[in-house]
Amino acid sequence: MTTAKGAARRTALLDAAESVLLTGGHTALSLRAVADSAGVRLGHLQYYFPSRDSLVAEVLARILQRSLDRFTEAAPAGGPGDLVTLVLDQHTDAELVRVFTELWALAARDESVATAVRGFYDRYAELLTERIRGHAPTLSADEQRARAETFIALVEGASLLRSGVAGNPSPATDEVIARTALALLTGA
Amino acid sequence: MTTAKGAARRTALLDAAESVLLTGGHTALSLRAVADSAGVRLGHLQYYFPSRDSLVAEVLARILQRSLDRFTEAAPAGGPGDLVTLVLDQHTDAELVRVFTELWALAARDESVATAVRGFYDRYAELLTERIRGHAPTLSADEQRARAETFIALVEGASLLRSGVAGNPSPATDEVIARTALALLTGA
DNA sequence: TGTACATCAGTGAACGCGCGTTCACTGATGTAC
DNA sequence: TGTACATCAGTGAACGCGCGTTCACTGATGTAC
Repeated sequence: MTTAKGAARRTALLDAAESVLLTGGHTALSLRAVADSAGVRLGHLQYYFPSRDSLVAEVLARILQRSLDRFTEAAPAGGPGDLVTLVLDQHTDAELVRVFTELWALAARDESVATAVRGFYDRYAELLTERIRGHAPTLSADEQRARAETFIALVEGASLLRSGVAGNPSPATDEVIARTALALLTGA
Repeated sequence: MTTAKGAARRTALLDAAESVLLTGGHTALSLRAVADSAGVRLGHLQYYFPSRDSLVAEVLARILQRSLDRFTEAAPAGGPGDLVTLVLDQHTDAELVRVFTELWALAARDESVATAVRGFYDRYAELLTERIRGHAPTLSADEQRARAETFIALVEGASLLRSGVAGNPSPATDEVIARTALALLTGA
């Protein structure tokens, strides 16, 4: 049984790992870098996370769960326009965009990461589908789900643009993206 | 001056590097793996590409240029619907989607890669803007460019979904994506 | 309240491995006279 | 046509480095009697 001190240290190590991932990307996510960042010896990190995979899996799960929580907490309030604003604001957060770019890259190489990421997007699409059902109840269930997935494709693609990987953000583009996203949500 | 034999070998080495990138992803793109794949000794690969960076840069440039060429050659024929079909078909090609996922990941970590990728998307957006100008000449130049960038965001995001990283493809979603992309092109 | 012991927390050194890079070298091919 | 020489093509071994993992170890803390 792990003590309170152990649990706190564990959390601190996950924080450190996430910080390393954000600062240096997934290629910098080595056990030594995490241990250094946490002010702990390599061997000690291994005491909490016996393998690199176990550390990566937990960091990942935390990031995805937090992102989903943020969405479910904030989403109920307001109309579809507020939801679009909320989602696009999240995708403007450079740190978050960076994390997701890293997640895609990790997922492309690691099947267990891919499974976790797929699960996240599936749940995300489900939540969006429920919202769309509220705004456009006459659409078929298939169409509602398809719009949810298209919405996700659009905002994730937009985050690529904004992240500087695939372009540069511009107010005019933001406006067209928001308008298109809104149309997908409301069934227009 | 490089001989014909040298030029052929150089091309063969770039082919091998691209094959390694496709098969094993960017983490597998080591000089030893490329040399093995090409049936050449490590030292000899280094003779043509003195550093890993120089190899990566050329592989990258080739991929991006080829993708752009394919677009510019095929794009002139047909109406906006044909263009949408063409682009979405390219993004259904699992290999190509894989390459681009890898490119984003590389770009996220390597500034020179990021510059090349940004240049590609800039040129891509420019070509699309010209097309949109043809279909919707009454829109402002800003709006035309914004629509081009939104189009790119949508199809790149869609390729994430299709690649299995962010979900699974479905005919209904494909249809909504195509419809949304078409609306962006034609100014509807 | 004390003591014995198990478990938890943390250290430190070493391992084998794959990596990019360097470098001295040899054989093949082109070129100038 | 022959020869000398520069350049091109290709080999092979070694380097230092950072990586994940293993393992024997010590000190701190909780718990049973």
